[in-house]
Amino acid sequence: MQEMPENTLATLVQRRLRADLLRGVLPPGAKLKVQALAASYGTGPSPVREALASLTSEGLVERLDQRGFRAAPASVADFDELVRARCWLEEVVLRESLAAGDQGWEEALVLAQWRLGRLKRADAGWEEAHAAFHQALLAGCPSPTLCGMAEALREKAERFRALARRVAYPGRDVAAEHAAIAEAALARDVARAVPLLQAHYRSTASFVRAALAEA
Amino acid sequence: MQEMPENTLATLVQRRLRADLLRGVLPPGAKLKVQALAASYGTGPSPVREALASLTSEGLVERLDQRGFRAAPASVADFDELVRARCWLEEVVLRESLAAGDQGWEEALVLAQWRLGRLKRADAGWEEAHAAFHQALLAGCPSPTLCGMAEALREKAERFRALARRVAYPGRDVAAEHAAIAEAALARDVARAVPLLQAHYRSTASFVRAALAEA
DNA sequence: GCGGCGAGTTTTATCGACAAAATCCGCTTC
DNA sequence: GAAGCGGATTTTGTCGATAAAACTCGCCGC
Repeated sequence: MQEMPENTLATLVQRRLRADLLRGVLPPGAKLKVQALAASYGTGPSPVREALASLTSEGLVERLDQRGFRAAPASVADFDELVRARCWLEEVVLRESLAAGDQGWEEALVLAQWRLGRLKRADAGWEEAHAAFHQALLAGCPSPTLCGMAEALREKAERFRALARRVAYPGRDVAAEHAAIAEAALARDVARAVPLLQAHYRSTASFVRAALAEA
Repeated sequence: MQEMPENTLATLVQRRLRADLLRGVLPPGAKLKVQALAASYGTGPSPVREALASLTSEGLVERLDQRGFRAAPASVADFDELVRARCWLEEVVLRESLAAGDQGWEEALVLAQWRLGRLKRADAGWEEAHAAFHQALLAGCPSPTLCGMAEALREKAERFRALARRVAYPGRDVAAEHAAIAEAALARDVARAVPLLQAHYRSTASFVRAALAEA
């Protein structure tokens, strides 16, 4: 075979495929032909097929029995539903994160916010820092299950943001929103932090929705 | 090949595998050897492998890169975490179900409760009726995403209940609990329905936990 | 007696081949 | 000109084979 340094080819392909889906390289509804993907990733069909089956369970790929796989559709209605679900889910996850977060959680959050604050939205690494900030915010929640669900929704939201290319947020201070959220979270003020976080998501959503609709 | 009536073999195997995992036929931690499963389901290795990859994303199967697949572990701690996550998640799903459920939702809930009430726990079909009741309770929630998450957790909870074989609930009137939950839900009384539902889960959990620990 | 080494066996992960669908495309017909 | 039919082509889903790991287990030295 080949050298396989502790990682199986199928998981590797799955990672790359997911990245390509989240970054919009594979647009919604696109037919995902196994042979083409296999050629593009330099493997046989089997690992691709396995990866597609996994991503189907994750909701990023759709399977039409006997007609192959397609990138999951991404309508504006889907996006609205996603944002609503995210607000409702993270309401409880954030609440429990504030209730249970220890000192390590606080410090990780401060660090994530500081790292994010040093970058402008156009900078390389901003996406990663932004994801890390929101992850750190919820990381105090003692339920890996709920944290995992929140992460899955965040990934899907990032997909929509990537699909709405070059979306701008005129007249908005995103950094200040993040700072306010972090401040309320560190003060363990659920009644303030939760609405701030939801408003943050809904504000982003309105811009993304507009960019999606015109595209 | 063979006749394949609109359903692909891989999805069929996935369904059967999931059922076997949920019913405890494949116990937690069991090695899932591809060839053995393929023989048992009368197929080649490819569909089995696809099904296992899917179930890995669902969290019912664990993949150890280069060492194959295993049925997901199911410790008492895992169960406790699951119950906690379920209570938190369904708190918001039930709230939104009560907020948005229409007349069709009400009628489906009444019907599901009546069907469940006609059966004793030992009767055939009770499991299905019970699952249908809890599904109907939450079905008013306008977010398919959240409903799907709740369903995934319910399936995992049923797995634990199946693993704790012959669990009994002495001194408990489960039917009355269901009736009280349905009554509060139909009255759109969130403040009453949510704690009742959570108490219902936690009560079941304490019996299941005891049965798991002694086994 | 016990830990480690090594040949033999089992299992995994991947590939290439092949039959059954589905899809495409041009031709006929109304 | 549009609808419908039928054959060629693509694509899917599945199988069996195969190389490389992992695992087993007995043997040997200490």
